[in-house]
Amino acid sequence: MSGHVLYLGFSVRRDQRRTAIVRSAAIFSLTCWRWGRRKMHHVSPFMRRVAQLLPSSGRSSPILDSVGFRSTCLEKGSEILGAGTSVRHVLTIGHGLAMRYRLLPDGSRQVIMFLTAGDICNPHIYPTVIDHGIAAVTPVRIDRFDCESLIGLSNSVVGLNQALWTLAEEQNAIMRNHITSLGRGDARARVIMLLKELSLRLSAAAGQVGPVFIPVTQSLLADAIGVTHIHFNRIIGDMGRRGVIATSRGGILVNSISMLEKLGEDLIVAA
Amino acid sequence: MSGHVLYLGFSVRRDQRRTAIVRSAAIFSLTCWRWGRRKMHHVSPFMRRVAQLLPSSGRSSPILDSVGFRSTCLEKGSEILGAGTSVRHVLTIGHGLAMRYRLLPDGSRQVIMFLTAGDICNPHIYPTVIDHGIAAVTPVRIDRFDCESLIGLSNSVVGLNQALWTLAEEQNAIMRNHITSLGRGDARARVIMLLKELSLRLSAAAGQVGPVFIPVTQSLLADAIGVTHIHFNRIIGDMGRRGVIATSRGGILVNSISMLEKLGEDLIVAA
DNA sequence: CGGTATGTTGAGTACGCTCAACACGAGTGG
DNA sequence: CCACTCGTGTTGAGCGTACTCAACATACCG
Repeated sequence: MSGHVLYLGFSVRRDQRRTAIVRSAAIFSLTCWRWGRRKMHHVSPFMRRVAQLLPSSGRSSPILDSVGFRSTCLEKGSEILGAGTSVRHVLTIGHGLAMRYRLLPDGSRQVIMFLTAGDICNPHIYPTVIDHGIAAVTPVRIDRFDCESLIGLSNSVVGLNQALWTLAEEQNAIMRNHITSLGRGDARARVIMLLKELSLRLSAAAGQVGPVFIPVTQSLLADAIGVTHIHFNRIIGDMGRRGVIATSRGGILVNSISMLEKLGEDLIVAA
Repeated sequence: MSGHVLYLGFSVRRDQRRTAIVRSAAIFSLTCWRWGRRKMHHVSPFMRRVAQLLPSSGRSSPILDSVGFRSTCLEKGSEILGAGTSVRHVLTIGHGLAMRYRLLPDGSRQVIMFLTAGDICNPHIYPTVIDHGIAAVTPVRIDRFDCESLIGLSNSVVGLNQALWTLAEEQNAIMRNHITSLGRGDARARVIMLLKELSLRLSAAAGQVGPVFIPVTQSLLADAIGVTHIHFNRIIGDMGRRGVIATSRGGILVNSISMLEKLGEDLIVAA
């Protein structure tokens, strides 16, 4: 499965051995990994979310569904968009979990935000260069649209442009939350906020209730909130003992979001 | 000047006395503070920046300049947009310095980002509600446009929509830098990054070279990078002794941006 | 001239980092 | 099949940065 693999970055763990975290993936040449039983032309989660924001709310717009896109499946760890890459396509998450991140000169990594199904990878639908990388956290399906098609559509379909702005604003809100979490709040508060945000987004995407599994390694989560994976582990170890979450290899299971929220409120009261 | 003043928030200083930081301002009723010698209908910095991003680059577009807007001047500390406010106008910074911020339940404050002349306060040109406050850091002139006018214009003027997206992406890039700065890097690195970013933006706006004065109190700057104003003071005290900056009441003078950058690089090497 | 907003300095404390090891599962190749 | 490696999770001990509390100094404003 992994023939010629390019090592682009290294994780923060200085366990004397450095570990590759991002593999370059020939995104345009990979054949599509099996995807359920659906053939082609399933509806992209991105378009579904856009349609919900249109004035003719609720019902899916046949015009939007007719827009062509190509799905590509990537294994965990592959690079979706590299920093400095100029893009001529609009990449959206079809399935799975990805992240925006930056690699620093000292070798450490900052996860800027996580992207779930329906999120757009580009900053907008126009061709640009981005200043950060995007990589697959889990196996990911990318739904790739054509810039020109979307631009044309945004000029003709009423409300589409506004819908796109609203979607972008959702990501901005997440970033603002992230800044607030990093700036104020100690490590425990950051962990709680991150887990809460992720579990809410994941459960909303899946349309489920009850326990949510977050398929992200502790190292990655720690890199998002700016603590060491060691300290992160200690914190969630404590939370696990209280039954709020359960740890397992490769992810964290959030038993109850409401308990998580209660824990966060208790933190504020204690302070 | 301050008759009935509404206290909306408190600074972080727990000097036993809490200090009001944000005063509500009747933005729509204030008469315009004197603004140089220009009468009315100067060109808004916002429109100037938009025009530079248009395909017909360089020259100012007469169509854009003809768009009507109203300027309002606010004193330092006044609230420009409150959290949860629904906006029917597009507010842009005409002159001065503002900030996006959040107040937390424990009374502390996180400055999300600073806004300089030409920056847009709204997330986009469509009516929305915002999840954070915007307040004037220095005396500020607000150039207020009509949502409808801009929306109409973005449909007719080619490239305008893309220009707006590009502008928004600039702010996003700043936020990503902020996240990276907060997540990685110790207090000193954060101070250097913040000062560098602000001085670069301010000097670019003024079109000057040489020393840049950042008219922001240490408490505010500290609230931006998530350190106490005490620790912030110690750090810039050290930097002042090295001649990189000079402190004065109500602001910081950055003597040389290149020295600042050098200091930042030395930090990385040392680590 | 007080009152308020800022800036500055000192001392003690604690949270989170560093270094160091070990445990364990999954994948790989002999 | 087992040995081996790599990624990941987990735990312990010591240390340093940044916080807290407390004071004082200075500038601005009515």
